[in-house]
Amino acid sequence: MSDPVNGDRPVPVTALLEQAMTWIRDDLYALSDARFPGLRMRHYRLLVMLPPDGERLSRLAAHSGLTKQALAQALAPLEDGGYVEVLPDASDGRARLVRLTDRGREADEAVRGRLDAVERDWARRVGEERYAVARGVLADLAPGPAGSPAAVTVEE
Amino acid sequence: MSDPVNGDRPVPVTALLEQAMTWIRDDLYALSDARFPGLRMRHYRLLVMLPPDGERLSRLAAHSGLTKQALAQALAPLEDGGYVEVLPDASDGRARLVRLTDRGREADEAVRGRLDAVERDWARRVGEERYAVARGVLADLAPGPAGSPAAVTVEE
DNA sequence: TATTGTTATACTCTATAACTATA
DNA sequence: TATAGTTATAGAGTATAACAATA
Repeated sequence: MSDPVNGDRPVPVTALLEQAMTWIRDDLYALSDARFPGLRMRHYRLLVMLPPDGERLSRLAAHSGLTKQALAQALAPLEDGGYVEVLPDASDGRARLVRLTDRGREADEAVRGRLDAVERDWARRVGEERYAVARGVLADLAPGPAGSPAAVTVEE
Repeated sequence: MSDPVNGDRPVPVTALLEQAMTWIRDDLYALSDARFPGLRMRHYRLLVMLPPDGERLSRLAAHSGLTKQALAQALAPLEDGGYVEVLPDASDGRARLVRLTDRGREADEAVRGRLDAVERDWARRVGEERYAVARGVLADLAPGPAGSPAAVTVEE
């Protein structure tokens, strides 16, 4: 099927990925409007990556791919909104621990619930098996936590 | 295999999609460094969506999801770099037509070539058949011209 | 009056640089 | 001296509002 823009060439994979992200973003922003005003994608990203016992700013920065400064800015609204608390680290006077509050956990669960709903809807539309393959492919492309994209020798 | 962040819960699909986009972006930015200095994702996005005969600013804005203002700003470096030319529309004195130049077509082809190389690499890593299914799923999620995305509602 | 495009301005997100406090 | 975090500032990307010219 050709469209006037791409002709007989394939639709760029970037367009497909970005379209999928756009739908998810719109969905999550409806969640923000309904229950968590002011939370944007970057906040949800952080909420779902905070471990139960909290984590240091530096480690969270490395883990998230943000600079410490960008992380601190993204974290401020989360702290103001009561989603996380930032505590001194007893083992190092310089360090601070970021930890989810109950409300933060609530938002975390809500986000995961919405993502799950979106994925179930997608699976219904394209077929459960096919969607499972697609998700598996994306997961296989992503190596470990700090993995590099070109890590071809990834063990499955 | 569980990680400390997600436990036994699935890795958020947003993380998978964003990771894939990040790899592609890094790849295309290497192309910018090598051959098309200054071009960013938004410019490539526009280059690959310009039809051969050119398009009006308004239509391109609607098509790209950008406001006319944002589009005009994104277009300026493309015009300065000689990738597109903006011409008056003979059929409407108000309108302007945006059209790819030869250099713009060159960049368009280069981008599509890189995307193709990335996809071939991915297919090799996860298996040709599996990758074909994954791409097909993403394409199927994108509905036709009048289609609407996964319309889901948020419970209050 | 509606539409095409422009000018002016502001907000979100992230980065680099320079700094303070603690190790 | 190196590390954890902060303050200040800048840039990319996109939006809204107000405007101009043409239909």
